[in-house]
Amino acid sequence: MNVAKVIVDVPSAAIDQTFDYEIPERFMDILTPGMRVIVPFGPRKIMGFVVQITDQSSFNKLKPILEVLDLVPVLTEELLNLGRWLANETLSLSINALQVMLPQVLKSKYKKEIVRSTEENLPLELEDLFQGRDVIPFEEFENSPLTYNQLKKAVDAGDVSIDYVVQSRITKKYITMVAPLKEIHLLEEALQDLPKSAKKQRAIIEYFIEQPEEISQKLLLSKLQTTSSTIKSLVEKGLIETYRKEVYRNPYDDDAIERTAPLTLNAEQQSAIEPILESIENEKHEVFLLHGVTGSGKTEVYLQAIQEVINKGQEAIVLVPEISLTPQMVNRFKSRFGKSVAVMHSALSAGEKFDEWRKIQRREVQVVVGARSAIFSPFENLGIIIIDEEHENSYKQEEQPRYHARDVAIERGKNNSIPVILGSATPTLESFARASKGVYKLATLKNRTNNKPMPEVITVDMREELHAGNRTMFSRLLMDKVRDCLEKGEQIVLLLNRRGYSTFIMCRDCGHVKECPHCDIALTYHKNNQTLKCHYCSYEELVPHSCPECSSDSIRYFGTGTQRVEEALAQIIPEARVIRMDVDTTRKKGAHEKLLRDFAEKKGDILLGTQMIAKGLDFENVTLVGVLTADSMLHIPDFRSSEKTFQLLTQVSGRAGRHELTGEVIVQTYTPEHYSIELASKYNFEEFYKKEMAMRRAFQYPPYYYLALITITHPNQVVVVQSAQQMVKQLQQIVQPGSIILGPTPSPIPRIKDRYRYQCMIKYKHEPNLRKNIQAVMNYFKDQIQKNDLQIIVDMQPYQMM
DNA sequence: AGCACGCCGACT
DNA sequence: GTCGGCGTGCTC
Repeated sequence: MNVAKVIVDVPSAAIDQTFDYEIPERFMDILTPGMRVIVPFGPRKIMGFVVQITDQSSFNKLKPILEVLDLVPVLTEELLNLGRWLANETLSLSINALQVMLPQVLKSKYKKEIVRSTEENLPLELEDLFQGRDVIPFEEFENSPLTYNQLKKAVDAGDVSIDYVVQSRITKKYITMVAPLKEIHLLEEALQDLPKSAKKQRAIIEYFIEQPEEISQKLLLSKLQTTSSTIKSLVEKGLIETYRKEVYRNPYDDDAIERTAPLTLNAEQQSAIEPILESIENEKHEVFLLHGVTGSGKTEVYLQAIQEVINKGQEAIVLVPEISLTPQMVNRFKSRFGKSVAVMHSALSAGEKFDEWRKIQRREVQVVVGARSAIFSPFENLGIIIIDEEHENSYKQEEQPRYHARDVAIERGKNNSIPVILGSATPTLESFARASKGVYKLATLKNRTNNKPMPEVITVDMREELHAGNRTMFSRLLMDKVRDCLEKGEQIVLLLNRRGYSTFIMCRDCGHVKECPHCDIALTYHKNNQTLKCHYCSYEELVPHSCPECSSDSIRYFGTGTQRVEEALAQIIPEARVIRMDVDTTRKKGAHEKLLRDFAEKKGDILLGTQMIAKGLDFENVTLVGVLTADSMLHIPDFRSSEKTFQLLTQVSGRAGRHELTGEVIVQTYTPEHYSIELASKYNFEEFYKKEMAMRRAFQYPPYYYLALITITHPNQVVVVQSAQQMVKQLQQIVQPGSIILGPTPSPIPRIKDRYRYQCMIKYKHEPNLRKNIQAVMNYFKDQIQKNDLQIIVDMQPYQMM
């Protein structure tokens, strides 16, 4: 058992396999699968994951593992298997599948250094480079006038060597602790021996005689008004000791949160939770779709199911969309389960994320509330997985490995024989279809816990407004209602449902829009430093004073849309205080929370924003919700556009009248007859589901067909087109007769980072060997990928057609 | 990916 | 000769 099979940290298809290494004697006892190691790989040293330990290898000469980075495996056995499944399922590299399960700080960084290995004098130029140091970064050589040959000579002569260093970035936080080393009576004796002049030393010993427990050095010093030199002399006398103790950064002040007791469930909630509890009890894997209107108390069902799991000594994962991972949401879990909760989301610093992750790894918590990647929490005794707002597209990762957290949850659910709960007021058609077929168990919560009806939705036909001579973006009805609200001192949420939320500049004379020179996309205008930036590459330039095309100096700045609405509002109702939330105003860390807090504290009358204000917000004083352009999303070329519109309208309507006050919703649209708008205004999910399913069937989209999107990129457009055509030809040979292949067509953004992009789509119902076959096709392009810089990206079940 | 090696043309 | 540029093949 001295051979380790290792997945090395080299993200390349050619390296996507295990490599065998010898386990040196000194690591034999401690090395376990799931640990990270440093191994020699060609001339370098790199990090790798041990995935298996065996006693034989088909290679006769193995290199030894150089270092073991972990004492406890960072990946459990279950996660290692899950990684294999994930790589296979999403057609991604094993190394990517494993890395995605860990916090960023556990990723290794690599450095190349030149090490002096002789005391003898080096050639003058080299001495110049070292400047008395023994080790220098390799880049210093590259920036020097020295040639590779000169370096090579020195290496060959054994004067210097090149070292490849793996830097692990673990950032544990420590504090220094002080504790007595001797029994109390010995301390008392020592106190006698201390000279009278050593006042401070005596004070410390006296302190420990009173309280012989460890204390942080910082606290002790401030209590006794002394310095670390006093402690040092006592340490030297062997009376006390100091040591570093690891502490966690705590982004949430747990102690400040008031605990809550379980609420009594109403009849609906009760009948929803019963089968879930049964499934927990019987350790049976089942998927539950909890379809509950906004305010129907889904969270309380989650909380009580989790309580049951904790009582059984098991653990729970709760996924929530990034955007709704607000303090409001987190507090609900913290206040029920206190310190047993870890929180994982992108607003935490890398160090904080690592700390939360380690709490899970060390079984110090039983519950994780987090965004997408929390699905990989290294629990070993999972009892339930909950995905709230199941329909949110933030659960789909848009980079390798392109996984959907829902699929991973169900896979972990199967592996652990535990229930998975998908909750939503507006489930995806995929999930609802499965629930209708009995694949998932459906539980429905039709009533709000406060027994208030959902707010009334009034649709306003903006075409009629236009006919009546109202050219503003606000209907007369909406303005009347807004004024009403303001008079009563109630608050308003205005949603601008618009894509392309970023700002750009355009020439007023010739209409020229400044695009990125490397990508086919408009540059984004950043006001603070007067620059234009590209969102897809790092390109940046100063805002031009005149149009580069026609030299006109009248350049128009297109605001976020919300900005323009804000200006228009200020003209019509100058007395209203508007809080604007969009990409611009929330770019800074914590800005999101601050704006919401301001609104909650009634520092604003109107909360104006994009998509981001539609979710999870709960303000008791909001009685009016206005949707300015309900149909803007309907016209984008995405087969889910109706579904997304329906979801958004339903979600945002739920923001009004959640408490005592009755709410109202005004939806402005140019197509009031569109079924997604009409049915959303009646909260009629079932009917919407039927209509939309008919559309999906007619146009051969999910859930009737599965999709696989293959994107091909290359710096040369001709090469891309040719390869994409070849790709389609290849695919046609591997798919079943009923499957459809579309394309090749240019991608929605036809060029990113100087690479042209073409795509093709496979629509299929039953392709048991699709992954294997696509893999084979990729293999056909192997040479072009390796030698000709061709890139092929596969996205199984894509959400964005980019 | 990222490295070494080897071949080649260009240049002190 | 010496330097650097690029294509090729390999990493247990």
